[in-house]
Amino acid sequence: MLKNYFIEITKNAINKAIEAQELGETKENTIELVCDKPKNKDFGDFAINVSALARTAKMAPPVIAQTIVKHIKQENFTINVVAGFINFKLEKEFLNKIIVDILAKKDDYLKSDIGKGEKVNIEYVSANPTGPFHIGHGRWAALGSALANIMKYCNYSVFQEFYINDAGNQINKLGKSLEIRVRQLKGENIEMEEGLYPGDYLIDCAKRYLENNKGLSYADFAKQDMLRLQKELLEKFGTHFDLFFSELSLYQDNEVEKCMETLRQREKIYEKDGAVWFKSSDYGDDQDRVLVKTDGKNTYLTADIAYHKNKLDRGFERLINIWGADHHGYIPRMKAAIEALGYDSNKLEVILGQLVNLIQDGEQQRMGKRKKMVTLDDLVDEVGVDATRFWMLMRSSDTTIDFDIDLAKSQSDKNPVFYVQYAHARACSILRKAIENRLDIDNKTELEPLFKQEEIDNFYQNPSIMDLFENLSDESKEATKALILKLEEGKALLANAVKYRAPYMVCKYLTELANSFHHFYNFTRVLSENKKDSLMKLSLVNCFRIIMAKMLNLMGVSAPEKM
RNA sequence: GCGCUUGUAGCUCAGUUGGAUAGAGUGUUUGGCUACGAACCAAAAGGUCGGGGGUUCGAAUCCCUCCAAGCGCGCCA
Repeated sequence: MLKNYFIEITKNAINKAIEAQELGETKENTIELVCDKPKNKDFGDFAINVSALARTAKMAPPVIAQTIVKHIKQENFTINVVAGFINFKLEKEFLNKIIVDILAKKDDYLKSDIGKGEKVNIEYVSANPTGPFHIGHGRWAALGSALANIMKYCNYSVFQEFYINDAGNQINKLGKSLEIRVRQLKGENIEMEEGLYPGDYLIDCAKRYLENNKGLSYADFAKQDMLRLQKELLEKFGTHFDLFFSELSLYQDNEVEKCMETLRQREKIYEKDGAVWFKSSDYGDDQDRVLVKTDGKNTYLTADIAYHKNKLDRGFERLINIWGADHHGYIPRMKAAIEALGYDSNKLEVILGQLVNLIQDGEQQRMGKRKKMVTLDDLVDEVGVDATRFWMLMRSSDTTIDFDIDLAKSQSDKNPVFYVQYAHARACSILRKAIENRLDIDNKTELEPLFKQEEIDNFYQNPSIMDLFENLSDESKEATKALILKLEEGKALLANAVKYRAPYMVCKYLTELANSFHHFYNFTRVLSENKKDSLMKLSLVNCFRIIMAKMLNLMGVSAPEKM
C-alpha cells in the first residue's frame, strides 16, 4: 500500500535526522505518522504531517519538514514541503507499475492478510421462525454477509451462523394461530385470538397444511414452513449460512442443563423468590438476571448462554453478533455470562444495527402502524436484490436508515447502485468494442475488429511496455492518474472496512471509484488506430473492471456487463 | 430518572488514533454527445459542524453542560 510505503520512508528519514542531531532535542521518534491525501491536488498525491515533532524538537514545523526531507531519496516521486506537511508527488513510472501489478494479481490485488486465519463466527439475522422477515432483517442479512465476505477475503476463517429461536412460547402461539387458520379454511366461524399471529401469511401456510401436513403438529408444521420460506429468501438475497443452529437442539442435547451446572459449580447462580438467578451484576451488569422462572421454565437468556458456550467450545476465537439496536441492553448480561463460564468476554463482539424506517410516497411508514407490514420479500420483489442490498449497506450501521422505496426503485441517476453498476457496464462495453466489428462512418462499411482477444490477453500477461501517460491532454493525464490512485486505494480501504466492521466504507469507495472512471472516460478516448496506445488504455479499463467487479461481488451486488 | 445511538449544505449522509480552505450524492442554476454506453461529465451557488463552556500551537473530532430525536431499561423472545 502506497500510504504505508511513504510512511516507512518518512519514518526512516526522521530516524536519520535524529541520529544526526538535526531535530533539536528530539531523542527518539515517538509520533505516529499518518499519510493522507493533500487538500490541494497541486501539492502532491500523498501528504504526511510532521508538525507533531514540534513539541520535542522545539522547531517550526516547516523547518522540521525540510530537515527530514534532506534524508529522503526521491525515486520516481518528487517532494514538496508546505508548512509542516511533506507532500509526495508520484511520477508516471510509479503509476504505470500499479496497473502492471493489478494485471498480474487480478482480483487478488486487493487482498491483505490482516485476518491471519483467525477463526470467526458471525451470527446474524437469527429471527424467530414465526413469520416472514421484516425490512430490518434485510439490513442484518446484507450487513452480515457483506462483512463475512470482506473478512474472508482478508484471510479470516469465517463461519456464518443463524440461530433459530424455535424453543420458546412463541412456537406454541404460532401453532395455535395456524390451527385457527386451518379451521377457518374448513369453514368454522372462529376469530383469530388476541396475542396470536394475525398475519395473512399463515392463511397460505394453512392451505399447505391441508394439502399435506406430513403428520406434523400445527406448531411443528408452521415452524418448518416458516423456516423454509426464510431460507429461500436468504438464498435469493445472496446470504449464505454455514449453519442454522436450533435453539431447541440445545435442550435436546442437554447443553442448557450442562451449562447451568457449570454456572452452579462456579457459584454464579442462586435461588430467590422461587426463581433461579444468574449473578451477572458480579460482572458489571446493572442487575442479576433470571434463568429459571417461577413456573419452572427457562428464560431466553438461559438457552442463549448455552448457545454462546457452544460456539466458544467449537473453537472460535471471535464471536461477532449482529443485533438490532433494540437489543443493546442485552450485551452486558451476555458478556457477564461468558466471563462467568470462564471465557474471555472480549471474544464477543456485538455490532448493533440501528433500525430501518420505510419511506413511501414521501411519508415515513412506522412498522407497527402499518396495517399490512412490508416484508423483506415484498421489498426485494419491488426494488430488486442489488438495490436493496446496496441501500442497506451504504450507511454506517449506527445510523437509522430511511429506506425510500420509490427512490430505490427508480432506475435513474438518483440511485447510487445504478451509478456504480453503470460504470462497470460501460467499462465492459469498451472491452467488448475492442474485439467487435466496427462501423466506418464515412464509407458506411464494416471494419475488422481492432483486436483479437488473444492479442489483448497476451498483452495483459506480458505488458512489457506500459506508459499510460503518452499522448494525453492535461485533463486526461489528471484523470488517468486519479483513477489509478483510486484503484490502489482500494486495498487499504478494504483493510479498514474489515477493521471497523464497516461495509458502508466499501459502498462509499465504489461510488468514488465509479466517479473516477466516468471522469477518466469523459476525457480519454480508449480505442484508436494506435494499437499500442489502445492496448495500454484497455489495460487500465480492464483493471478498473476487475476491481469494481470484485468489490461489488464482496457486497453481494451483481456487476452487470450490460444494463 | 438511568443507559445506548444520533444531531454536519434545502434533503440523505461521509469526515476512524485532534491537523492544510469541513466533503460527496441529491436538489437548484448553467454548460457539454456526427467515434468506445449522456443511467455520464464539468462548473456555480449552498455551512455559526444542535447551543454554550473547557482542554491546546490547532477541535466536527477529546472533556463538561444543556437542548432535540430514535431505541432500550421484563420471571418477553
